[in-house]
Amino acid sequence: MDGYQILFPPSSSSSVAAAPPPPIFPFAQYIYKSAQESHHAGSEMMNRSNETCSSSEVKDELINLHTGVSRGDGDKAGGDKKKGPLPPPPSEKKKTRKPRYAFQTRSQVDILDDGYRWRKYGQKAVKNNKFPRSYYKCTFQGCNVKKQVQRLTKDEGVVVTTYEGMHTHSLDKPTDNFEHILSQMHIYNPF
DNA sequence: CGCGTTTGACCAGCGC
DNA sequence: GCGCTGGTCAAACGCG
Repeated sequence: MDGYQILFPPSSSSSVAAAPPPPIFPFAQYIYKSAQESHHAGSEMMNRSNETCSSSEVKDELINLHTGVSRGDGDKAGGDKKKGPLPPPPSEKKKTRKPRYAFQTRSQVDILDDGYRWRKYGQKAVKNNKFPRSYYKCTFQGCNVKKQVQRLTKDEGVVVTTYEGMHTHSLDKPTDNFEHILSQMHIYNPF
């Protein structure tokens, strides 16, 4: 469960605002900014999620996100081969997983243009979801950021995006449309 | 020709 | 111990 973090609007605005996350993806700063400046919008979105997605559904998604991080070394950076005879596990590796941030947006397209270049490396059908989950990696050399994109079964207009890791480079493209995306963004609240 | 997507197989963790 | 499930790899393929 550790190593996974969920961005959530500060329902108790005082405490959360003190610890902004690293800008692993361009929205992070905007999320916190908007959440702090108008956290009523956050609760509004939460209410909407309750209505449109029947909160239990969202909870389910969150649970999946939590338990889904099961691979000890999902971080192996392409070191081992899938057919290799189980390489000796580096003693250092335990549960040091990168922080992950999940949020959902309302969008007709799965891939929201966040200014980075992504290469799709997998797609899986996940349980309790008729839409497949897509896996992307940042194509920038040395940047090991991944993201997962999944559409909700209940509301196919909602796309859940999960970022993992931090970008080691600046944006690839201008990001003028952030505000527009943000207007449709709903940050996950696990509680 | 280079880059990105698709797709099937493989691997490892977890629950029963 | 076994089966299920999620996550990743890599070859094949498509497109600009």
